[in-house]
Amino acid sequence: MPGLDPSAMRRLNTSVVLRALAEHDEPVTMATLVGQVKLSRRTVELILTQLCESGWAVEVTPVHADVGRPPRYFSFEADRALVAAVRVDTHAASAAVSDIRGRVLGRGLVTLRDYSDTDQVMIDAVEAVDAAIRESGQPRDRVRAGAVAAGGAIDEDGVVRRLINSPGWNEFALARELGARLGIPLFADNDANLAALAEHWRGAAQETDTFAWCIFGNRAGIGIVIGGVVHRGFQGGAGEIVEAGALDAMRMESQPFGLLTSPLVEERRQAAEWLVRARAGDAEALELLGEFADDVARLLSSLAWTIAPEVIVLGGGLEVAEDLLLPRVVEAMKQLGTLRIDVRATTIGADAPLLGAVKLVLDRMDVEFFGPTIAA
Amino acid sequence: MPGLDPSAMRRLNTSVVLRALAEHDEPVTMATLVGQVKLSRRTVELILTQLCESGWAVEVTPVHADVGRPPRYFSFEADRALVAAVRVDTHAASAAVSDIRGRVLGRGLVTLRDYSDTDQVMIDAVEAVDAAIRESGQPRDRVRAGAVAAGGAIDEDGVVRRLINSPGWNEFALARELGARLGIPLFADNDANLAALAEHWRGAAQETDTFAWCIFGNRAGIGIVIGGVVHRGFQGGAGEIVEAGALDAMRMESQPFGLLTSPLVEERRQAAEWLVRARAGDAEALELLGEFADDVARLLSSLAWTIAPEVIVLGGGLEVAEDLLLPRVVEAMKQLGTLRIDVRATTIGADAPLLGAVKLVLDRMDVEFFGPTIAA
DNA sequence: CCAATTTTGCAACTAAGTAGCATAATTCGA
DNA sequence: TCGAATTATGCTACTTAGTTGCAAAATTGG
Repeated sequence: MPGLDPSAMRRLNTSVVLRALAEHDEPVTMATLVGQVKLSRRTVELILTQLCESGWAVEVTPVHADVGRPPRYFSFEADRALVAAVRVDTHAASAAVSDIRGRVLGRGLVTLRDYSDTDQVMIDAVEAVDAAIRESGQPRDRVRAGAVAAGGAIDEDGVVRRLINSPGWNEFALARELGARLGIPLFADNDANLAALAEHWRGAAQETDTFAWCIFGNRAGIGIVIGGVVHRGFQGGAGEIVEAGALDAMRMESQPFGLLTSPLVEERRQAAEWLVRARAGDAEALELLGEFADDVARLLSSLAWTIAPEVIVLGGGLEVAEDLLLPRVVEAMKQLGTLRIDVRATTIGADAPLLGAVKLVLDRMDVEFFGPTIAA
Repeated sequence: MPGLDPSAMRRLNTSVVLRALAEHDEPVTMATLVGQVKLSRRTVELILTQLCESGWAVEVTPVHADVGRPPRYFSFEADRALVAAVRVDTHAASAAVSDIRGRVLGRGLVTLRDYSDTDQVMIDAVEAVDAAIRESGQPRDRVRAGAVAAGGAIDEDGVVRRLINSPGWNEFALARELGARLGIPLFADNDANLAALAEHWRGAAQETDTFAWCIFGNRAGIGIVIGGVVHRGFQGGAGEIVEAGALDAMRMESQPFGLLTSPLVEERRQAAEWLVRARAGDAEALELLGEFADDVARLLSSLAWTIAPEVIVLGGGLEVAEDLLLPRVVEAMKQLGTLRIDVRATTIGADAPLLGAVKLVLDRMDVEFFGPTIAA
């Protein structure tokens, strides 16, 4: 609620110019920015000079072949601040280092020695981040913040509140522990939530800001984005279908298509074989597929009447069965009288949770990096 | 994304001062405002002068009994702009006129001649608003905007997308129709959603901004507030339990406690009798109550794993059974292994949807009335 | 090499917030 | 009743930062 004095106005205008500059991948002239921010050229000039001094902008001198005095070109120094993203699943820790614009500069992958030992996992996760930083070729101290995607219900403090079959993870302060080891502020969220965020950012749900991302089968989870923001829910419980008893209905033992989402290559290969049989018209495979689609549709029905997402994105491995699964799920939802929600397959694939972690930390650090903005 | 020039800064500061002024019910001195907004006294003085000239503030001269020169007192002219709220249920149209601070100045109630005839309902609704304006004693042209709470799934354009058993209402452009008749911009939303908003504003859910409000029984619906904002969902479908098939499980025919939520006095009286029997320890009544609580718990379970609200508020008539119902619902949810969500009864009661409509229009008109603010 | 063109750099101006002091309007005690 | 103490006011001088506009600079093209 504080009012603005002239220096606060300058901070706001600096933020506006910096954000305008960051929108361009290529160097831009001052005139372009003036058109965008609706400030006078003089003001933009002064602010750009400051931004160059503080290192957020650099003046570049590209070849120019037009009549008239050549303009000065400026470009956004996107790698002046970097963020780290980590994903931990039951078998590996993967990491990415991204610049402030969201361009991934390096990656790392470490196979977990023991998922149940959180201490060991933290060591492996740090190693994955180190590898990513090495690959990026950037100095380590540029990494200013991070985010981690992991399984289970994760609350706003980054504590794993519930994760079935993994007692060692319960009440584990993931964000704090990993943040301390990396020496940066760290945010944490559920991997399905972050997959959804990634899909909104660069995937199959860019045009809507209220939708759900789902994985069903061997693993199961729902990520929810409402108003462009991940909806975590009380104690991170939103979309935590594993607690619903609803999964029991999915008859996992007899359901080979549930293995589409397995983290194990061998299991996915088995599921893929059933896909081949189904595509060839094999009666048993089609029967099982139909059952699977019915189960998925039933779960999506609950989503439809509670959250009513505009779009539902299927991911986590289900996308390889897109051609067979989508029409059957849509038909089954129709039979159930469910709201006609657009159901799609991911366009990002297995990378979604990690990419979503990048987006999460970029969102959380937005004001830190770019400064304040005007609402409405 | 536009930058700020000095006059934009002044607009922002005017907004800041106006909002600070509006927070006080009693007249305040300049010094108080200066402390709040962190602008110099001179600036506050100039802005207050402008606000007095434009009529948003008035200088008052209260009795003063302190040493020193008496300060000037200013008060916020809350009734310079008014809003209208309407609620339409199957039997009546109720209306309220509120000042910009949310104080209800007048009410109106018109018994519907024919709920199924939307044209007639519009006439009745306008009459209810007229009555409320008359009671308020305010000039009609001060009413600057309005909101209407109605049954069914209502989309962001204020169109009723689906309302079971009422074919005449389907695809009815409620907001546009009623807005045109009242001659003001009008917003519309589902009555359960608006009840939730009211509960967040002045009821049982003030301390949390992510929760659900529920009515189950004869009528049924769930209102969802996420991040302090009503979550409408695709085509207004969020919380539209009537479409879920889940209600079939509630065995309405044999369930007297479902009548707690009836709009008919006589039916509510019947249900109240069963409550008396249950409180007296009658076995049949307790059995039926247990069934009812189990059904409610099952529905709330779906909410728990999808949305995971921090709080669930029961309303719409269920509050009269609070003492009997709440412990049974909580226990049944525990049995289902559901997330431990705080379940409460409404503190607003039957007024909630109408009051929520007031809040909706105040929220939507916030920038219009008070001007822009700084984000983060 | 000069005209045409386009951008730049700077000086003069304006809007709006801040600082601080002399003054006005009270209460209280003698 | 009057003057001292107290507190808020009204105003002037000053600072910050955005705007306007013009002369100069740096190009291309004939």
